[in-house]
Amino acid sequence: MTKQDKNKKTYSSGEKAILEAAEILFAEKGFDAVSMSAIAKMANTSKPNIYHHFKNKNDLYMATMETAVRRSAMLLDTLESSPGSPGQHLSDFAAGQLKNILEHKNSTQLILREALMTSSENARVIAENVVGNVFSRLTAMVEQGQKEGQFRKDIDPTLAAFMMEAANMFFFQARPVMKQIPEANFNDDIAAYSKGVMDIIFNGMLLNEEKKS
Amino acid sequence: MTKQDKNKKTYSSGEKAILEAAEILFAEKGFDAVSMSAIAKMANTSKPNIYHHFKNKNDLYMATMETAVRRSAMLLDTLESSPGSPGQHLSDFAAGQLKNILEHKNSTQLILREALMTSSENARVIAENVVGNVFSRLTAMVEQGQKEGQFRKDIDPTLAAFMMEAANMFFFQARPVMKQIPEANFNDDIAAYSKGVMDIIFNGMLLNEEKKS
DNA sequence: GTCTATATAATGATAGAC
DNA sequence: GTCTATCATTATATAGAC
Repeated sequence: MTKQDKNKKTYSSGEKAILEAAEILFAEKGFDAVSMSAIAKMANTSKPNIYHHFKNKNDLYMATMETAVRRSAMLLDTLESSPGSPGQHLSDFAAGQLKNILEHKNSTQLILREALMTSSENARVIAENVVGNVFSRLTAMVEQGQKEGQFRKDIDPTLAAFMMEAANMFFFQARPVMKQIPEANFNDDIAAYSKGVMDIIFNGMLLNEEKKS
Repeated sequence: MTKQDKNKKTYSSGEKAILEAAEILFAEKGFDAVSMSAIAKMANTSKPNIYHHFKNKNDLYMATMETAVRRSAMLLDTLESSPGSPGQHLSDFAAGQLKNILEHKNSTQLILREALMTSSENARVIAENVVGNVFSRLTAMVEQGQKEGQFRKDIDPTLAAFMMEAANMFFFQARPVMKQIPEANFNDDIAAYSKGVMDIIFNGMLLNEEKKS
């Protein structure tokens, strides 16, 4: 089976409706809080029909995860190397990733839920690969910037990468909460948010005369 | 009822055992994935006895949340203003909060779960207050630093505060995943992690000659 | 306060007709 | 492929004895 075939796996229109409903519900409430009846209802079909297409609830969940991961991997590929300095790359990557995250909330939430919460074990392994993948790419970009003399060599590249991922992921996760906090003015303009984050990470908060290095 | 009374609310030893078990299980698996039988088993008692002490499952959940929130509020109070510059305050706060977070994982996870995931609505409101509380304090510290001329005035204080909270919260959440990624070397030394984060936030990643401001 | 036993409803899953 | 009807299990919750 070639690499391309692996990404083909077609679904019938009925299956697609089921998967779509499952993705929304699982992402929203989590595995245990979602009943097969609820999925059937949302997909405008019957419970036995779901069991006709998927072996059991866990099987459906894994299939849902799989499509989410596939979408996430495709999105990551589109963020691949544009021309520019490592710093520019990092900014583009962070902004692009945040945009993608918000454009595919269900996939993101599903993957994050599995990656962060301890639950179904084999689904978690899949989710960890996605998260780890992003993390590796960011780390490599930071290291490249250090090699080229753009970044300080005394910072831990993995830590810098982690901070950027944290800024994006936590922004996504905390969004419902933050919308309730009027003081936070970065909610409505994600481009400005991403720009502000990278400004601090690159230039720091301190005034010039206070900087140490 | 005075403010002190509000924080007293005593529980019998039997109730404490139930609450303790409930906190661990709810934090680990979430509301729907935990059965009353499982809680009873873990608390070494029977299901009807839980119903003797708590009206229903949701009532027990809310009581569990309440104790977690109370603990979190107490911890926040201990982080109050030590002497030093706003920058020093922020560093201390970030380091102290991270330490507390890791010392009370169950409470933290319970609150974060409610605050971040859309679930039981009234529990979410409580959790948001806790998160919002931390956020407000951090924002105030940043503003103070700007007023005193330590920090750049062109950065958004709420954004800077959010980044610090993101670094702490996401560190906690992502810990299971990060432990699987050997490249990340900041896992075992949380003091070093916190120091590294604040170094980047204060001084930035760029080398001196590359800095803009 | 704590238990055994049980009522009641919902869940995951299947049989079998069309 | 899709359904109605149903099974077996487990869940929340309660009655009532001690």
